[in-house]
Amino acid sequence: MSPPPAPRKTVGRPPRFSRQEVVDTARRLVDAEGVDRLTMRRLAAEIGSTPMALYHHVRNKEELLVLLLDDYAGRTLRRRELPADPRERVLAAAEAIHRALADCPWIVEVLTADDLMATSALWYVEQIVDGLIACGLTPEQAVHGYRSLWYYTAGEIVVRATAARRRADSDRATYREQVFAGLDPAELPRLARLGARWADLTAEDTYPAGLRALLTGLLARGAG
Amino acid sequence: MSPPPAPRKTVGRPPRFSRQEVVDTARRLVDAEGVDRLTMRRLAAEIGSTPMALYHHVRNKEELLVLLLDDYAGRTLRRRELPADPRERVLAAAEAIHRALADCPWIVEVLTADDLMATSALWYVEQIVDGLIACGLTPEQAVHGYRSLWYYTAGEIVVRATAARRRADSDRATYREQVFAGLDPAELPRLARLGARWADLTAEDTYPAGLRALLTGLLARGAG
DNA sequence: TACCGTTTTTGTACGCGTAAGGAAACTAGC
DNA sequence: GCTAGTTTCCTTACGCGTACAAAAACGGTA
Repeated sequence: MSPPPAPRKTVGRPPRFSRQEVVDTARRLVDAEGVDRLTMRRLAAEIGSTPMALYHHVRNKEELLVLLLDDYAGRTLRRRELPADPRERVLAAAEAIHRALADCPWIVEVLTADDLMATSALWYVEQIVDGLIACGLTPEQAVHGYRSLWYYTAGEIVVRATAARRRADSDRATYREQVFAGLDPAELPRLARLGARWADLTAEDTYPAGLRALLTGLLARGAG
Repeated sequence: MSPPPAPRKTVGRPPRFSRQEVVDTARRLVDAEGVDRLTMRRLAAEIGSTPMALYHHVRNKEELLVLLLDDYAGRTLRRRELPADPRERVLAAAEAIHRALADCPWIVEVLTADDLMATSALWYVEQIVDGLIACGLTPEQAVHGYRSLWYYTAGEIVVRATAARRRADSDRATYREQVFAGLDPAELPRLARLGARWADLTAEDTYPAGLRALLTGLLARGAG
């Protein structure tokens, strides 16, 4: 189509498509048909190639998903105004990350990365670490604090998403109700008394509250 | 081999093996050869049957893994002496759960359950909820608090395990170091200054510290 | 031109989880 | 004994991720 823009500068067979093309096509596919339909064969067909050709641009499917997540985060996590108060800034940054990731339904398969943040959402990480330091933590404590916030956030998303998925294709909720209904009040009095309310209580969104609690504890610990 | 011990009381073709046998055999297989080698075909061969026969005892492979995890938790999470002081009791119970699960290397594939605890480790959940109430929280706050502790714990395990797995079969750490080495100090001063120390800092085990911080915050919030 | 080293693509093949439907093994009623 | 009903098991087949090896497409040299 386009004329060779410059004399080739690399040796070897020229690639028919780029890694970015792979990611972009994968994103289109996921957006259009859902993450289940993203298979290496389907993606190759969409690109007009063969499955194994993809593997020269991407180590394996997991890496593709990580790239996809990075791409998504890079587009979604645009820098916003954050509060000036350091504590509020930490909260806002963590909640921004959480919101962006929770809105990404196919996230769970990838969201077990400890270094996801290292590629595109680093600015938010910076805000969190800086905010913690501004609150009186040492840099070491701040990094550890960030890790704790990340554990909490990732755990919330993964647990909640998986629960939703399981609920979708089985009667697991019913099963849990049965378990809670059959509890022995003598042995597990608190849980037995809570009984049916457990399902409702655990269905509530307590991410912000827990986040604040964790942060409070982190700061108290740093000060103490 | 053995004579029919009693006239059959159920209608239909008698099963050649039980669900418990499936779980037990799967456990043996996992213990002996690792979770990667646990495939439906291999398991069926071990039992002396066919893959599809398993599906009448187990909905799918994920359910098998959940059963396996329950089985494991039921054997590992024996009730121990816990401290009398409620705050210490909560910490000890959470740490017991964390320790048991973190020692179970194949956990990650399943550890995205929000209702794992509902089958075998309920006693610990009871201890946590009860301890939180004893610390002054309402039952509702206690349940929410337990959820937060669970998010944090599950997140820590999943993130850490996946990081270890990725580190095992790739040079992802190197990649992360490159990212951190190339940071612009003007834009991300905190992270740039931390630089190489990031890897060391995030490698430390901060689970107990974060757990205490979270608990502190939960109790402060409940009291305030 | 012919060849070489390099990089990318392709073809083939394996084991995987599991959907679908038929076969097999039992009990209950006749 | 015979059938009908019920439960469990097996056969076949599909699409999946991807290992492995051969082929193809280039730039560089002779």
